Amino acid sequence: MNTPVVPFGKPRGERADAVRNRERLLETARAMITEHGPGKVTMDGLAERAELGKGTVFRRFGSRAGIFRALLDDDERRFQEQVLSGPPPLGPGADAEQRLIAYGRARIPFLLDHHAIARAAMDHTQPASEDGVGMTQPHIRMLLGQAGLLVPLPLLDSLAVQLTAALEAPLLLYLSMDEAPGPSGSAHLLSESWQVLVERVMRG
Amino acid sequence: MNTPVVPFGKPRGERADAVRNRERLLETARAMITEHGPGKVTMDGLAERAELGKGTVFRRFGSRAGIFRALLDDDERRFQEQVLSGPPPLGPGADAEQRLIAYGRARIPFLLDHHAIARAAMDHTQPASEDGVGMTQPHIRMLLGQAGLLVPLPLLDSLAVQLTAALEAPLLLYLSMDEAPGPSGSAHLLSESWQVLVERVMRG
DNA sequence: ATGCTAAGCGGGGTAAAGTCCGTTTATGCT
DNA sequence: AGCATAAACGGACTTTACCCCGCTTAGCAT
Repeated sequence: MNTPVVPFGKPRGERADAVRNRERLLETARAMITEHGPGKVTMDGLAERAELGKGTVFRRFGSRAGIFRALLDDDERRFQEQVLSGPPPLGPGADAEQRLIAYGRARIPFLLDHHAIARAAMDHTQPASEDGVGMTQPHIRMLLGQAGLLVPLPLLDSLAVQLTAALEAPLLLYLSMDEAPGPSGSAHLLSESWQVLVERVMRG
Repeated sequence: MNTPVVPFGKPRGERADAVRNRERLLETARAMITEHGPGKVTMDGLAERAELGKGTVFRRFGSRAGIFRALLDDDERRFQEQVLSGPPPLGPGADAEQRLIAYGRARIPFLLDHHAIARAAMDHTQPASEDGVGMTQPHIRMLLGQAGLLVPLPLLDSLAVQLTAALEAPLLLYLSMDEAPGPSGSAHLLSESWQVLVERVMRG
């Protein structure tokens, strides 16, 4: 008759030392990234600087890419909150077209800010499902569904895939990324053409 | 007064043994890929099986990704010929919209066939300009230009980038890729939604 | 033919990702 | 407190991409 409170409260919570070490590793990784860039973050170096074993690093994050994914997750979650419950047109309340445009306009600077880490978080040894498919595709799919496009249903899925690619892939793999921000930068152009893309897809 | 023929004929052509070894390496790589998949092709294994030194492999191809790029180049060139001088609507002769649609419908099965090698050919240690940006983006850009869209000129560039991403990225990074071909496969769906995408972008 | 030279060759060496398994320790129970 | 146990830890080990540099050889000129 024990464990009276919390009937199913995680029977085996994460151990305290594990939590401490994970945070320490993330903090150390962030420091190494701001000092020398993501390319210089090695598993050995990270473990040594955090004064932990290499085995621990892999236990926590699974792979090198996993570290960067974990680093992104924080900011990604904040971004997602804006989308799910922030003010319109990014959050709910605007119509689907406006939300799609707003999503791209917010997402592009986000990826621009994080593109070094986001690139490092890609793991092309895995098929592709595991890594950061993320929230963009489901969100776009949902908005396409709400818009009532005059296309067969299964096409909505592949349209969502392709629009996701149009939005994210340029910053992940096609662009060199070495320019100052500004209205002439490619970020601004991509935002503009994203809007054109969305407007034309929605008004078929 | 010698070298009478060929005034500027490549003063230093590729050496015969180098040519022989390159072809031998490509052949061996192809064999290893069909036997065990691209993931199992290691530089040591390739060198040993081709009975050459590891240094030779790197001299010829620069990196692991370089091998797969070289392997793709053959087929890529054949594909490009169809686009540049084949029959319409893929080749010249049809209007821009028809050519864009035809390009995607031809490109998707091509990438599907080669996706294992294409993925292996991506090198995400380099910024992104070096590797396979390829011919798709310029071709799409050209067709967009011909179509006379009612958008500011610089937007044509970023639209081309985004349409390229919409066409190629799904097969390079978002799709898991383990299904039988057929009208229900994602290849067919992607072709259909590519057509929708193009039609709506062109008819603004 | 023969010698010169630049290109090609080869394999040992380094660095970094990822694995394994014996050791240590936090946590819950008595 | 003392114990049992599952989880966490750590670092040696393996694998693989990529570098380096002395040796060999093709291609050319005499």
